This record gives sequence, C-alpha cells and structure tokens, in this order.
Amino acid sequence: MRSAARLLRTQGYEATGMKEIARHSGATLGSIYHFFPGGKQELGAEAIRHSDSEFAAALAATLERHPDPGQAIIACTRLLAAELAESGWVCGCPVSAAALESVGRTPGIEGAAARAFEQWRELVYRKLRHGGLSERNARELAVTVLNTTNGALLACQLARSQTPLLTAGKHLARLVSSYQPKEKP
Amino acid sequence: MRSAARLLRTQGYEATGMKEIARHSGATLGSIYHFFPGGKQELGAEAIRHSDSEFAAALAATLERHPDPGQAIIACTRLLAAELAESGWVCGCPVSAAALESVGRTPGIEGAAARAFEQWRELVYRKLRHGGLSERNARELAVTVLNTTNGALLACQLARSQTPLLTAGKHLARLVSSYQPKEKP
DNA sequence: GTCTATAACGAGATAGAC
DNA sequence: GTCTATCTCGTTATAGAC
Repeated sequence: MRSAARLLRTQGYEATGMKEIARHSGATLGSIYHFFPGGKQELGAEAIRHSDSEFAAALAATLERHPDPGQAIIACTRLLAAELAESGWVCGCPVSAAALESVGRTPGIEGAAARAFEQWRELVYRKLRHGGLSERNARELAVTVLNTTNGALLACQLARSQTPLLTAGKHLARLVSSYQPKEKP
Repeated sequence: MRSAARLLRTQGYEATGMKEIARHSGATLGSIYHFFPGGKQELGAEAIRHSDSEFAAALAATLERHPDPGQAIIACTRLLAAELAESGWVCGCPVSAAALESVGRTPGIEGAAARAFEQWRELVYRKLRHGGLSERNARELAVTVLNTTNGALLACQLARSQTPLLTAGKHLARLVSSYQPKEKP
C-alpha cells in the first residue's frame, strides 16, 4: 500500500496499473486482490488515506515547531520545496493528481482526496486560531493557505524550481499577518 | 481537437483514450492519426496549446475590464467559479490534470502545460505592473495569483462549492493592494 | 494466504480498400 | 483524406493449484 501511495503521488490514479503496484511492492497480484477485494479503487482510496495521515502528521509537526502562524507556514513551504527538489521534482502533492482525475468519475478516490484536504485544512485552521485570528478569518485563510501551497507545488514541478513555493510562503505569511491583531500599534 | 481539449480538461491525459476522442468528435480514428502522426502525445500537446490560447484570451479580456488589478483578479475568480458550477464541477483548470500526470513522464504534455502557465503568468504580470507595482513584486505576485487560483479551482471541484475561489479572490486582492503604493496616505 | 495462468476487455497504433 | 478491420500489447480482474 505504501507502493500504491507512492505511485499515485507521482503518476496519478489512471496511469498507475495494478501490475505496476505489484511489481513495485514485491507482492503478487493475487495477494493484492485478496486483501483489497474492491480492486483498484479500494486500494487507491486506502492509499490516499495513508498519504493523508502521513502528510497530516508531518504538517502538524512542522506547524508546532514555530509559534507564529506565518513563520510556521513559511517553514512548511520550505520543507515541501526541499523534498520536492530532492525527489527530482516528482513527489508533489500526495493526492492532487488522483483528485483531479477522479472528479465526477471515481467517487471512492474523489471522496478520499476531499477528506484529506479537509483534514489538512483543519490543522491549519487551528494553528491560525492559536495565532489570534478570528474564527471566520482563520477558516477562510486556512482554505487559501492550502490552495496556494498546492498550486505552487505544481508550479514548482513544471518549472523545476523551488521559487514558486518559497514565494507562496512569503506571500501567505504576509497575508496572515495582515489579519493578525497588532502587538504594538 | 476541441473534443480532445475538453476531455483532457475533465479527465486528464491518461484517462482519455483516442477512441473516446474519435467518438466524441465525430472523426474517425484513421483521420485523427492522419492529421496527428505523432499519435496521442502530439494530439494532447496540441489540445493543451489550444486550451492555453483560449483561456489566455478570456483572461486578458476579463483583466482589461477592470482598471484596478485587485478588482480584476476578483472578477476572474468569479467568472471561473460560475463556469465551474455551471459545468457540474467538472470544467476545472484546462491543463492542471494533464500537467500533474505528465511530470517526468510525458515530456510533450508537460512542456505544453508549462508554457500555458507561463503565458497566463505574463498576462497577470503586465496587469500588476500597470497597477503600479514594482517589477519584482509584480513578478512574484503573478506567480502566486495563478497558483492560488489554480489550487482553489481544485478545492471547489472537490467541495462542490464556489467558496474557495471567491475566498481566493478576496485574499489575492488584499495581498496585491498591500503591495500597491497608497493614493491617499 | 500465496502464487501462476488466463480470461475478458480496451488501449494505442496501423494497413489498406475506397 | 476517410473509413473499416485488425494487430499487438497492457489493462483489471479471476480461477484454481498449492
């Protein structure tokens, strides 16, 4: 399943075959279908849930490392940019590729992806709340923080450059701080 | 080719078959291969270039309609949100799905997608420059404006809601105006 | 539970009559 | 230039020996 998650992340859902997952993981095809009787869609959804939890843990850890929300967001974008570059620009968002293909086509995959984004948004939301933002501002900003980061991730992949993500961090920190109550007026 | 562009937009590259394009367009398979001897990848790249030009024209028109860059960006997000909802949440970014699948796998598709984003970024950049931003700020913000919009598009598709895009417009306008020289200090 | 073999089908691509 | 028929290969999924 870790293999499936990895392949889904780099190739998307449609381009990843069951045989490819079997080869990459060392499991046999029969064994995979034994544990995932729902076939490719069930395995895909499970793999996305796995990526979801994994990324959520990393996100929570990085957010906790910096008290200020803006600085925490910058740290996240730096981490993502570094990992992306290290992977040869193939390890982008763990669920975006599968999500985009699945909209209106593969409900199981789409649902799992939607829930992943919701969970990550909740983490950012809480961080923003602790930073002193109002309930409404925090809720709205959490959405934009994720969307901007996600879009920047794709831009980095296409440009083979860390710049879009780092720029996103800078802009998001500025945007968040513009909503924060000032300490010294 | 318009059919190919449409299918690539809603399903991505890998999930779209040549036979499906033939059926959807009314052309026969032999005819398609006659005009696109490079096969699926050539047709796909051409379709992305088509979507690129089409979207660039719409973007330029909407940007020109409002003198203030922030208001222009809000108008763009509104337009995108309306079109997306009207399409039943399937007509997202014309190239993102194919772009994500193609990174490091299908150079022809990846290149066409990268050039599309570059062209759109140039349009936003010029608008920001006319709005009085410095060369550097305009360049950096143009990237983030596109990335945020793009990320919000996917969020709207998954949530079946226009809110993420409208929120993105609000935040981007605020961010841009924070970089604009003030008229009345 | 694990593996091999294969069924049933669709993919991209091509040949050749018209 | 257009169409039909087909080739070859890979896909998801299953059957059944072990």
